[in-house]
Amino acid sequence: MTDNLVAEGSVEALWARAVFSPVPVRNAFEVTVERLAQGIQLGVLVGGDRLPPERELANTLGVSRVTLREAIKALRDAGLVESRRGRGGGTFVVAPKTRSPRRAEQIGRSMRHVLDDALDLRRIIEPGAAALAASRTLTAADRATLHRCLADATRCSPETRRLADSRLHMAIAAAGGSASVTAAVADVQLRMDELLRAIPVIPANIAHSDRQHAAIVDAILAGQVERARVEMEEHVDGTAALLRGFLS
Amino acid sequence: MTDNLVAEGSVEALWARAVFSPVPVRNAFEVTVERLAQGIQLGVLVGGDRLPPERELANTLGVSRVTLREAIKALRDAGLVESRRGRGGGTFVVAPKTRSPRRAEQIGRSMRHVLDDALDLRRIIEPGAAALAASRTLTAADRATLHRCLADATRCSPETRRLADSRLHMAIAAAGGSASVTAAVADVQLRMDELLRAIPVIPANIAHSDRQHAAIVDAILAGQVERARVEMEEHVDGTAALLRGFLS
DNA sequence: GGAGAAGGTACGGTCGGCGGACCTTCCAAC
DNA sequence: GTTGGAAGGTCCGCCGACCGTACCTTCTCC
Repeated sequence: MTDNLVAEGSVEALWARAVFSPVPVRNAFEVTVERLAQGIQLGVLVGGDRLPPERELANTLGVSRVTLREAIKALRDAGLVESRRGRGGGTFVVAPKTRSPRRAEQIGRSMRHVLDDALDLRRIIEPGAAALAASRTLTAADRATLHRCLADATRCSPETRRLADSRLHMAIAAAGGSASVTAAVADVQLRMDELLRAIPVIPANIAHSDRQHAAIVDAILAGQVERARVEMEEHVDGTAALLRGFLS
Repeated sequence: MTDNLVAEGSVEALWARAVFSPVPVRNAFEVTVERLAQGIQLGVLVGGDRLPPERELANTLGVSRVTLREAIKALRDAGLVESRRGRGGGTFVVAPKTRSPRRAEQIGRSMRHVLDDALDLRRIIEPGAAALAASRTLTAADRATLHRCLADATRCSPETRRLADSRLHMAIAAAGGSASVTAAVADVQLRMDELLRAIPVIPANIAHSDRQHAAIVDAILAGQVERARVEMEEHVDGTAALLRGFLS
């Protein structure tokens, strides 16, 4: 019975690691920064949006105003938001003029297994989310939102393309009506956001991606469950191939 | 631009809630308890298993020994583990003789949307995980693990059935080789564990479930990706129908 | 019957986070 | 143009969680 906790096969290895690995203890400051940063990164908060007043937002998020202010300061230092004082002031989301693209080859190479892991999850979550959305009877507002996000993702400048893409994928996920599924899609989007930003923008790829986006939304609006899944699967596979190729 | 953050459509509602909801600030104690409890609940740690010595485990988990001891005390109070002193002592996982089944109708009725939400996610994750596993070339050890878990889930007493079921689903997820996917499956399993325990045990359902389990594992071992997905989908749908019917 | 490996206990220090009061800025209505 | 109010900016004291460390107690195995 000795060492019954030591992993041998890969299945056992994953199990053991799931229990016997450092617990992610994150303080209120970190979580708050992450929340807001993710909202901006995913396009839930867009340039020009004003955050609620500090006192109110602190209450909403369940943290003290001091902590929230520290978080906002961190975002301000990162150039994601800016604050104005006085009446009519507030904290505003900065439009992402030029985010630093970063060196992604290093990231990709050193953390290749992390990438593969994220891609595996994405290939499950996103097609599933698309199929779920297609299975729903959408409200007119939701259909409009999907149309708008699709249009935004198609006709937008190269700089804002990544953001519009995120918004579209998030809109598809949210159209499914499940908070958990939406959160899962947000998770995979965030994990790959950095890498996707680093991919060189090739017109042919963009056009192809646009066509796939249109096909996905079309399938969802038509209520074609399986087609929505397949189209999204192809789209995700295409992106994955691009990433793997670019980072290999 | 006023109230541009207030949700109108359901898509916008989900987006807003994703950012403007209380941040889950969890201290080391809570996370540690959860970790170990989940390990036991999912069957990663089975009755009789001995946890590593406190000093070592504290180091592994990245928390102080005091905190770890508080967590262990909580688990002991909950009857999940027991500790023995002296040389050769340690903390041991208690075999789940009879866990209290609880009143699930109340839970189910008051949190119906939570259930639906979890089921939506599960219907995406678990079939996806099965398909992923089927797409892999499994090692002999992993194939053996799957066989063993399937056998355990089929031939087991009614009390331990829930645990063996969890183990099987986790094994299938882990066979995919992706830590993220495994974690996602663990998540959905945990969310429904309580409810699934509350379902009355009907022999016909068990037999049906066993057949489905066998079919899923068979498809995975045969490398039949689509069949693995479909079989798991049917299995999950069956469980969902059972839950919804029982809790309606 | 002792050595040693384990759990059990106690103490003081550090630091993150909170509540609340207060100051400063600046728009807008009067 | 003055003033009120709504916002961000600052400060301080308190509490509790968490940690490191040392030490005690129990029990098994040699």
